[in-house]
Amino acid sequence: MLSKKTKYGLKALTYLAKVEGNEPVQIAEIAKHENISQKFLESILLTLRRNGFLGSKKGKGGGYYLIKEPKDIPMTTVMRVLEGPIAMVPCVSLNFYEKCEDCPDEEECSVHKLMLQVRDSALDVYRNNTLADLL
Amino acid sequence: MLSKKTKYGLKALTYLAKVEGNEPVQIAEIAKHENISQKFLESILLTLRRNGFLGSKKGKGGGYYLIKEPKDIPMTTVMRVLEGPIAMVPCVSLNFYEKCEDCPDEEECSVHKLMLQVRDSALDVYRNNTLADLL
DNA sequence: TTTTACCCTATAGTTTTAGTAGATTAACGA
DNA sequence: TCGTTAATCTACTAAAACTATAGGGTAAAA
Repeated sequence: MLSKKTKYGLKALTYLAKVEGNEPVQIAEIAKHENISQKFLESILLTLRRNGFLGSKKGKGGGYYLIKEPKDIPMTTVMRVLEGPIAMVPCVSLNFYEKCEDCPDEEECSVHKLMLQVRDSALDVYRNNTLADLL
Repeated sequence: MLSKKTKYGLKALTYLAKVEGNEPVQIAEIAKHENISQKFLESILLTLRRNGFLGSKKGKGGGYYLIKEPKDIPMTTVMRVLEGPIAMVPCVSLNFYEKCEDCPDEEECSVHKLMLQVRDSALDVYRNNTLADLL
């Protein structure tokens, strides 16, 4: 299941990408428009900022805005920041690889074999979509 | 993340598929061989039986055995039983469709758009793999 | 009477999804 | 320049859901 964090994060990014002139947009406006708990969205936008997707401005007229062009924001990076590893099992993860303790031989593991294919197919989708493609 | 339930279930099915003559195999044997908590595996095998993948036999010489040929067990059905919907969001699920309450227009939703592609790519993998392909 | 699957319940642990309370910063008007 | 307001930032807490596992007893087959 996709977490609400990721879902909300994607919706917020999409919302910001549609803003004219890339003006700062307040959390409250996004939360209201997208039916998201404001405080929850607040923490999501914060992690998006910390990971280089958004800029922010405090005080009156402040808010969040995209720091890059939507076409330069691939879904791979967004998903990794919001949802975590794209692989469903650590032993097939490119960026977060971990060996399974219970599994003696990775090459012989049926789960490994299947999940490699799933990872590659998902990666293919995420690589072929930028934020601009979702508008 | 793939749940351990699914992971263990897949490993158990693979184990059973390799058994000569499709003789009943005891839970304890599978659990030991695959490093799985026996009690947990017990419940997993039970759901696999209830969903028509396995047969069982009680008493001495009893155990679980495959009810169909491995080549006739597509990963789509296994994954749906063990892991649940293949779609990451209910609004793009074929078998478990649900409308999002927060989302006014499905056609306009960026998450929907992306997750449709992810679902299709995953479905593609699962449809092209039977239990026999994992051996 | 032993061996095995079956069934129900409980529970510790983790993750998710928030909510609460306040600090910090920036703009603006008196 | 000072105070008010508007906004983000930070940390802590908490409820709820889910995951993984354990315990103990029942039923059936050999």
